This record gives sequence, structure tokens and C-alpha cells, in this order.
Amino acid sequence: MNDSATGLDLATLLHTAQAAEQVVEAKLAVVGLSMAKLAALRTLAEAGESLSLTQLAERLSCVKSNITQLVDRLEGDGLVERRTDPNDRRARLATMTEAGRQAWKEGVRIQEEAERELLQRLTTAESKALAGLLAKLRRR
Amino acid sequence: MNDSATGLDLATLLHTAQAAEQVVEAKLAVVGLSMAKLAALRTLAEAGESLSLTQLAERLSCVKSNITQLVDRLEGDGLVERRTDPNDRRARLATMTEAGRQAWKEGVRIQEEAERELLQRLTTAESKALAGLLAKLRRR
DNA sequence: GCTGAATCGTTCATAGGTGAACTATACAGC
DNA sequence: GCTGTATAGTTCACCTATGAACGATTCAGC
Repeated sequence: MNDSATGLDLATLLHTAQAAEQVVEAKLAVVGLSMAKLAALRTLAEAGESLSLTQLAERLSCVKSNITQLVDRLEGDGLVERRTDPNDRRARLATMTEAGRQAWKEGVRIQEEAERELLQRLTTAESKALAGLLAKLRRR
Repeated sequence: MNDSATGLDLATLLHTAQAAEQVVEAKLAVVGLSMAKLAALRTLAEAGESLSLTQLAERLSCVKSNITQLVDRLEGDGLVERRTDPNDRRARLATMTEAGRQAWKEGVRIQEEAERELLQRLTTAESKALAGLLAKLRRR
């Protein structure tokens, strides 16, 4: 309706991102994962050690109550365990189980494949251009 | 982690869209609206008449159960009313109230202003380029 | 050592989204 | 006219996300 001069609006950006997300989400669902769960597993894997729920919340850029629920679901799936922190009795440490490590590897494989497939539609130059434009939108 | 050659990944696209959405969402929240609510009001306004919940679901590209809840909230806010359809006793027609029409106008104003502010960071040529790249990603 | 402020995780209410199951109604074909 | 199937909307269970309030700890400063 607006900006007919440029052809770009927020709805387009949102819709494109959402569509891309749903493609990946659907592929991950086959192995019982979601992008939220995979992001948590990846964070734990990259940390190389257990993380408190607060650390997890910081690294995933979300609030603590969200992590409480996400770890509940991951624990229900047997991918993560809550352990007590010997140094701080307030804290709970999220620890990946062996099943969690397997799910993480499989999930990363699926996600990277889906991503490659999606970005294949753009040439290298186009990908660079898109990355630059998105960075400009994100600034500040 | 991957595609270091292009600098683009799905996370970047998702994050950019999400950040832009939150900016608009925050401004709409000031007048008690959200993008979901505004989209429903806009759809009713553009239709120029009452729409069944199924029609609303189709035009908003979401499932019926979502519309049930969204209209519940809009009705709670006094922006929309559920009326009976004289031609089909199964259907309920979502009708904008006068308050809904006011909220729609105000919401559109806020959203367009936020959008203009955001897209100001790009030149006209860049906007066109971005629109084209997004369309390429969306195709199929 | 005690006390008050900060931090940790949980719970709750709210918001937005999905899909499956259900009731009520409409309608085509016999 | 009846019957079976399709459609309309709701409810429910689930997932993801936020923010406020809360009990349990920790810890700085006195």
C-alpha cells in the first residue's frame, strides 16, 4: 500500500523470514527438534560445559522464564539434565546428555542442509549484497 | 559458522526481521495494539464489510483456532463484535466497531511511521535491491 | 555476625501460533 | 425426506515468547 516507489515493506521482510523459518522448522520436526531446542543444544555444545539457566538465557537473548520452560521440554525429551551447582545453591546447571549430543549433531546437519538449499537460490554476490542490506537495517 | 564466503545465514535474516518487528510492536503497544490485532482490523477495513472467521483466517494466512482467540481478544478490547450470519447459522461474522475503526486508523498511522523510519536507512536503490532479493528467497 | 540488596530459578498471566477432536449446521444425492 | 459428507467455529493440548511476583540463596558493608 505504501512505498510503492521501492516495493519493499516490513510485511515482506517478515513474511520471507517466517517462510524460511517454517521450512527449517518442518525439517527439524522430523527428528523431534525445533529451532529453539536446537539453539539451546548448540549453545551448550559450543560452551563445552554445563551452563546455568541464566547464562543460557543471556546467550540465547531471551528471558529466564522462557529458559525454564525450554529446559523443561528438553529435559522431558531426555536431551538435557538439570544438575545442582556445587558453588551456588541457587543455580541449576543445564547439562547435555549423550542423547542431547546426538540430537545436536543431527539437528545441525539438517539445519545446515536446509539453509544451503535455501541460500542456493542466490548467487554469491547476491548473498553478500543481502547480508549487507540486512546489516544496514539492523544497525543502531 | 557456515557460509563464511557470503556472510549470510538464516539466523541473520531471522534476527533482522525479528528486531524490526519488535520496534513496530513496541510502538503499537502504546495504543494497546499488536501487529496481529492490527492485521485483523486492516483486513476487515479493506474488506469494507463483516467477514466470517474462516474468511479472516484465509486472508491472514493462519488457522481457524488462532482466529478464534484473536477475535476473543479484539472483542475483549471492544474493537470487534461477533454477529450471527443470517445466511448461515454455523458462521459468526466479525464486525468492526467504531472503536475498532479508530484503532485501525491510529495503528496504521503508527505502523507506517515506524516503517518509514526503518526503511529510511536504505536508499531507494537499496530498497529495490532488497525487495528483489527477498522475492528470490521466497519463490517456490 | 547480621542485615539489606542483588541474583537464581520458578510460577503465573498474557500473547501469539499450530493441529486434532468435537458439535452444530448445511447441502448433495438418492 | 433422509443420509452421509463437508464446513464453521470452538476447545484442548502443545510450543514459544514476555514480564511481574515470589522464595531461596548469596554477598557486600557495616
